[in-house]
Amino acid sequence: MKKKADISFYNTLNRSKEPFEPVREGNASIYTCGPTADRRIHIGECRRFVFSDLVCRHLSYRGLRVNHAMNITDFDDKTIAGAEAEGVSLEAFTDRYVGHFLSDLEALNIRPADHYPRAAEHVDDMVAIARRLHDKGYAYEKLRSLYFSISAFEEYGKLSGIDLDKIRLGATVDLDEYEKNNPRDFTLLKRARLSELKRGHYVPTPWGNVRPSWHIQCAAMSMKYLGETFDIHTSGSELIFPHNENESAIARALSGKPLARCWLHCERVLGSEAGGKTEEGGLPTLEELMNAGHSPREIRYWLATAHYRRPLHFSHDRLEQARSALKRIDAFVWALRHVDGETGYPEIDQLLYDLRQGFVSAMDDDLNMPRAMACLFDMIKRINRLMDESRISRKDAGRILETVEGIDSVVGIFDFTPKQYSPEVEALMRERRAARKAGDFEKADRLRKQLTDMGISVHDTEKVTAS
RNA sequence: GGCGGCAUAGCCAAGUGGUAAGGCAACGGCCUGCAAAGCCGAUAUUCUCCGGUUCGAAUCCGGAUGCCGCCUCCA
Repeated sequence: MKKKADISFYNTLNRSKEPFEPVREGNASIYTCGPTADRRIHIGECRRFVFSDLVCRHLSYRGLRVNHAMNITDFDDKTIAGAEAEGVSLEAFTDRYVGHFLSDLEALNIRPADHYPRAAEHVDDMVAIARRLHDKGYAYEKLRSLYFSISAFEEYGKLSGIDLDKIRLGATVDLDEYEKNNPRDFTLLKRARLSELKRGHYVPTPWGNVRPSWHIQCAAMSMKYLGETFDIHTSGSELIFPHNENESAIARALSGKPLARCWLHCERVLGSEAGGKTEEGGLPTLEELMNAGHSPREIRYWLATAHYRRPLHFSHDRLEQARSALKRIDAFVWALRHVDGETGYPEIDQLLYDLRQGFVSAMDDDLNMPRAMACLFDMIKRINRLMDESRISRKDAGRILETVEGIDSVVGIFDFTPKQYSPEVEALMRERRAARKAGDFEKADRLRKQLTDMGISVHDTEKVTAS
């Protein structure tokens, strides 16, 4: 049987691949930095969530019980600004985007997490953490905001590899607006603005009427749902510094223990147009891509089959390549479904074993999806050849489908639902079959054209006409 | 200025010391009424460039060039 420590991940914390060893054997606790509920998610965020989905699905395929929590930031500058701009309540505003978010995840075939904690519902937990940090001397108040004191915390910078003495101060912060003791300190609780006070967007604390910062939100919710130390924290490379570093510092200062054993960071999606830098905000949203005619399935395929630690350049062309690859996969499944031979292939066991082993070992090796997919396509080619030679029995085909379904419980890109056609399409196909049989190819071609125009591609085989 | 990453066929992309996976596109053939799909075949003597280590390097070391990300407003 399989050994335990076969799975390894590239841990950002140590910058190396390490064997995955869960805190509790047979279980995996995973936290993912979720979205802000103020707009539709863009392709870069989709990538992060498809990635955390692959982590969860693979661990679960490998027999672990996965507990996955993903936060939703619904109480921050952006959501408050969005609600005010529309003149609706914060809750109504964020509810709408949370709803969009969940349906976007579903479209991308992402399995639901076990918990989706919302920041607005966990403010008390955050304030409690702030209080404990204050008591321990890691936090100080300044003009009714509470800051984390980096000088009190020696390990700061380990995750991101940043040397605080060397970074450029004030590059993106207007130093005049802040009153920190040290400009490198970060905010835990931020004093509420007048407009926020008026609308009740604040929480009273001993230090003043405040709002929790993003960093303390993630720290509080991850620990609440997964404990002081959990197995895996997934995030995006652009969030390593300062967010994940700060989150980690809060937890470490608080409990003396690491927040997560393993930190996984997915690379970004970059705009490729014009070769220049593209603002992340400039990336298309999932909604826009779907409106442009890209199926969420091909978007998932494109995102999932790339290696997560390599940046991805967005382009419509690449999504179309994904679409073609999916067609090959669909044709394969279709062909398997229509195998009706009785003669079995004697080495089918070996073939299926090789496929599963190849796939699993590629995925165990830091989720090497390109390699895993190569195994899959290699197998598709071999089976296609055998089917061409009528060396696969119906029973074999069923077993192949079973194995592939197992693999797809990780990848999530196959379409196993049998095609259903409208009566109109069925009638046209019947009519065309009859025309071909009668040798009326002119009519058959006309009907084929008609079907093609309806988006149905027609393939003739010996016995069946289908698409 | 600091830290980090990447450069493999027309495109996408694995491969971290043993003689270049896989996908898309294009080409020749089989099959087909014609197609499509599928199959077969041919496609990088070579991995940005220059040195070095080694019996052996896309893989290790040094250097050059190019591209990219992050560097505490918020998330």
